Amino acid sequence: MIDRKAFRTEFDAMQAAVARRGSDVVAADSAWGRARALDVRQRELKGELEALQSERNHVSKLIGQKKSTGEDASKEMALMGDVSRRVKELDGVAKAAEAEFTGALLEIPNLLHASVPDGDNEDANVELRKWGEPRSDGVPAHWEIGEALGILDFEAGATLAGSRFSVLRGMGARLERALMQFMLDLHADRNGYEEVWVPSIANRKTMTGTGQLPKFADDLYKLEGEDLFLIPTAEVPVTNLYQDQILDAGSLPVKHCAYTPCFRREAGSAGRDVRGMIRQHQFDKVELVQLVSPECALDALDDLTAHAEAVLQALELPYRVVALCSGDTGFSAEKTFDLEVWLPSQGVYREISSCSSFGQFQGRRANIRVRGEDGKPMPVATVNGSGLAIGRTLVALLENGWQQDGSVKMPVALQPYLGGRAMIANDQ
RNA sequence: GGAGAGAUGUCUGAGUGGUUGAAGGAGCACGCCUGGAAAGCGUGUGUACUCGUAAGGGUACCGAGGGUUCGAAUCCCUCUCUCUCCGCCA
Repeated sequence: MIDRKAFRTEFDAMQAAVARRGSDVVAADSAWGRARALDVRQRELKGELEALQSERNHVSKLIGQKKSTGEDASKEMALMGDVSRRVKELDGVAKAAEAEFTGALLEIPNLLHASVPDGDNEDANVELRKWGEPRSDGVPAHWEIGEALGILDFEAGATLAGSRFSVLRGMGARLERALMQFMLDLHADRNGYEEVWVPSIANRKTMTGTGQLPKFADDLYKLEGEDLFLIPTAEVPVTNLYQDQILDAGSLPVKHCAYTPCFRREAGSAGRDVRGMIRQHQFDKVELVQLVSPECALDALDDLTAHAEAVLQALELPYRVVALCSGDTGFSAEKTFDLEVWLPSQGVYREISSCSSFGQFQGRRANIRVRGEDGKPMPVATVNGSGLAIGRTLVALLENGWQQDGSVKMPVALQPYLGGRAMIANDQ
């Protein structure tokens, strides 16, 4: 959520910043436009209400005093009956206006960081660096490799749940589990993240805290008859571990890594990546989350991005780092780096990790604060990123490790997690 | 799922419907005392919104939401969560 006070006092500057995401974002009928109209009215109503409440409190005290000394207070009591009625009326109106205003604010995207490059879509993203040697020597698609090895079964996934679900068998399942362990160990032992294990279901407040709700309900699976949702990323439960808390400045940075399954309806992705494991309704991911002091957010983003890159390097997967442009940066993020892994069968780099700084946007929504040097609490800054998406990592390993005989070479770092195996082949 | 108990500030723990932001204690901060410390003494110590250049006002908040009342932490209703016992279960 953007800062309420700044919304009023620095309106023009904020509007310009928000408009970088597209002019429709600040249109009159947008959340931005509604919030502006509602802000004034909301405060007028509140002022009126508070004046009435003040009067009520004063006279009620007076009545108490008079009664305790045995004086007659019937005149005051009659007067207050009327004031009370008006308070009740106004209270309803003022609360509704306030709720409407907050509702609009919750649908306004984060302000972009000044360093985010301008652009309408992913074509304008800026490549920052590359690592590794991409191969392009006729590697088949991962689904062909995996099905030939008997470790990927998309038909079974479709039978059990529908399209965009898959089943892993044998070394496929083992590889998924190995990646999860490997990544968690790396982040917990070497990069200083405390591992947490959290629920894969979250309530509405939690989903609102990190920005998935109210605006993106269509992307979420909701449990029937309950106000609960399947999480689309571990960012949701892990960040909200601290909702409504005031943290000690000395306890920052808070760093957590977590494995969770992730569930996404992929409502707007019909027809995209329909084959294979790239885009699934359920996938596994190890997530990195940091809570930091606001002035450290961008440094923390670099730090966290490096931790995600370390996974790709350890797995010997060629990748590049891309800075997302203004039109491609997500709703809650102020700045995002995508890590894209090389997929030789497609001859392209595909997103395998997204690392974002949210500034104080999520801190405000989830009411996570830190006590500053002046002793005053302020919203904490959050940074998170995939470290990494496991399904896509498995895909990248199959393709990049593929050999002419159909077997797949495993990187050295992963072999201990695979019972010492150096490759996956048909006879296993 | 059934029965019961509970939810108050950083913590602990009081609170009879009337000047309660909320006793007492602990903690924390500052000061006094001390060669230094402990103890002791004194003072202070919530969050949010809002008005104001400021000093300083105002309002809300005792799990959440409603209700009764001139006035609710206190009475009533609903919900959530926690604990205990029973049932069920990996």
